[in-house]
Amino acid sequence: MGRPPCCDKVGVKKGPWTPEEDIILVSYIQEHGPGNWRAVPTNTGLLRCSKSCRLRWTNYLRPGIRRGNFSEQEEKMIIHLQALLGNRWAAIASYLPQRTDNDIKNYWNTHLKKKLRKIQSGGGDEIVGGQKSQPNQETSFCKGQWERRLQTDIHTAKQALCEALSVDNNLGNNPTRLVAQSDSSNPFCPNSFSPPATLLTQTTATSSSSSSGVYASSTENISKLLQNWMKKTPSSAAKSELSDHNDRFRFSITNKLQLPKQEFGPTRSSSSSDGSLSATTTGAFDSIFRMHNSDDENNANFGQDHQSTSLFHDADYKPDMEHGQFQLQQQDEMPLTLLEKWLFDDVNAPSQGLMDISPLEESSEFF
DNA sequence: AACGGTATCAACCGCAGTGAC
DNA sequence: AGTCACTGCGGTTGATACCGT
Repeated sequence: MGRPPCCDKVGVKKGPWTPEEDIILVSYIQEHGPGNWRAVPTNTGLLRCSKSCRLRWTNYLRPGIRRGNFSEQEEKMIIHLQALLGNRWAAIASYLPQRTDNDIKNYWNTHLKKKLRKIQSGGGDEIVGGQKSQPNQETSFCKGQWERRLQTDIHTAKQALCEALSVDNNLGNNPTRLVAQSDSSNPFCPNSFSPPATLLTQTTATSSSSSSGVYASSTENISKLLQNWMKKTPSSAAKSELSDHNDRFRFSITNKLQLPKQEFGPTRSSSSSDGSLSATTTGAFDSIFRMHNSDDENNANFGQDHQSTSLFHDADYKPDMEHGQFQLQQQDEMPLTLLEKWLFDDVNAPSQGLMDISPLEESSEFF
């Protein structure tokens, strides 16, 4: 007896989400918080299955998601973690809180695999799927190094776990913690999990330290798609092919949040994936989502750096407790002799919202 | 400009894990 | 202990944007 489908296949819409659907979903979650996905399609009138709603939220709409190009630092981190953890994208993503597992997975499959292939073809080591198929003579050298690093990572994971478990007690005590830490009045800012922020390194000097409210990145997302939407149907924002339910939600948004159409600003090419926003656009959505900080200068850098934005107040965000269970079977075949240097040649370079997985001695402060 | 191949990424699918009953 | 509902995860697909000819 197979498991029944999560939703009726009949009457369930599939394919790309429309901006309107996104708004409905975001609006609903803003009111009720994420979770109870089963009820979302029913309560919103969305013709989507609960799973699709959850996925859309998790991978695209939720706050704190950084989109656009991966930095070199992030690349190295992913490669390192992939070699360490395998294709456990969720675990890898937990080290890069601004990225979704889906994003990382896609990036790995489309970019990094090739990059590694290139590197290995230049260096001669055979790497299959990011893992070397045959150990070479440098393996023994790497082995000790990897054992040590593995220790470090396990230690880091333990620390992350401790941080996660003791977050309520520690909030606000650490200067590296993010600014907006808890806002019980905001559904996106529950007093739930906060990532091991002590493990977060400072973001780059280019950070504009946007300290906007808890909905910054989601605002960015929504604004992005709204721009496209407005571009497509500039005079039909009020039209809807959805149900009365949807109308209610849209009405709720456009009135309660004072949606200023004319302030959407210049449209951006959909091919632009750097996540940047015009100050005008972002400012408009500041008002939409009642963000606390409407500083246009800061907002102009949305999607670039989020050192001071609240990235981790999504109630859905959870630590990956599996970090304490690193799989060790790859250790003997760790491929990365060639990659080692590349991965760590700028270990001191500033990271961007990345978990610090620096060597043990640099993490000794954790004990 | 048109066409075909390739790259990209959002979304889907199906399975596994977990907790409630 | 078994069943069910729900969520999380990783692999895969499909639409489409991009690029070279």
